[in-house]
Amino acid sequence: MKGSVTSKHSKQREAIIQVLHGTTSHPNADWVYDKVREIIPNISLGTVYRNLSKLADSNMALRLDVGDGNVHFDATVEPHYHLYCEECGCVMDLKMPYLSTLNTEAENTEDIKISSHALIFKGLCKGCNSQKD
Amino acid sequence: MKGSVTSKHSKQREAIIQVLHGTTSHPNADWVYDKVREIIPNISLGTVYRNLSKLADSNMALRLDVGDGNVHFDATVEPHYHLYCEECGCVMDLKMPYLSTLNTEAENTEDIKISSHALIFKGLCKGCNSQKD
DNA sequence: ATACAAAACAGTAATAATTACTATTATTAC
DNA sequence: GTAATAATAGTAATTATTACTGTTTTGTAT
Repeated sequence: MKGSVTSKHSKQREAIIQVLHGTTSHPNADWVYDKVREIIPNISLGTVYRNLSKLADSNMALRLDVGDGNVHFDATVEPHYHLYCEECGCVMDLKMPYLSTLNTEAENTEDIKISSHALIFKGLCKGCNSQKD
Repeated sequence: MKGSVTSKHSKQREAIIQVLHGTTSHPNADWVYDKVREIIPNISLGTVYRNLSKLADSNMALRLDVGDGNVHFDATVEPHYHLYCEECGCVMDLKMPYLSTLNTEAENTEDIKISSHALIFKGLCKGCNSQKD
């Protein structure tokens, strides 16, 4: 009984979790759909969307909006930052430490309450950057 | 002759710019469409999309992705941060200073090149926060 | 084991945001 | 004024996502 919402086990959800944990590519629903069909060929795209959404809502995955018009998912739920490569479109996690001070810094400037923040860097990933040398 | 791409003046674009500068609400294309129709009733939605996109590409407006599935536009092009209110869904500019140091900080952790960053806070806006007291 | 209720599913239809297309109109350079 | 072309209105098409429906699975209690 984890979480307050009742939920039942399904092999489809297991497969989706497995696919999500098996990549660092921050995929969108369609990519997960393609991969998970290698495990369960007749899985429905709706099932993928529903489960990814459910995982994100229960903090077992992160929804990620990098500004390319797609919703990406990340199995790493610990707060961290991302780089969106403007050359190849990939998304990578950054090793940079998480700055929890930013929240209080923002709160000090106005009468607002901050619960979290998302920081996305844009530039060139390792591969694309080394090609520029 | 501003910019390298040839462009011709149009009253539709003028009206769109006027609407965008007349608000701090970070509207999406549909909201701009509604407002600009008060000036040019038969303007086409496609024209609004095309011009907003053109303005963003020529740095006369910012495309903003706050994670609610809509693309918002901001006439303020100077780098600054945003709050997305999880209660009412509004987007507001923050007075918090821009931290250009973050870019070099990120670059120091890996072999990457950063050109910019987007920082979006989530929480409660002024109005929604004061109601909680 | 069996039966029941709730959750999840596959498959499909519907929606919403955005882009593409086409024939016409407006703007700029000459 | 005329020619070249950018921009437009209106519509069709596309894409990502959500909603719906009848069926299957799962967890629980008998």
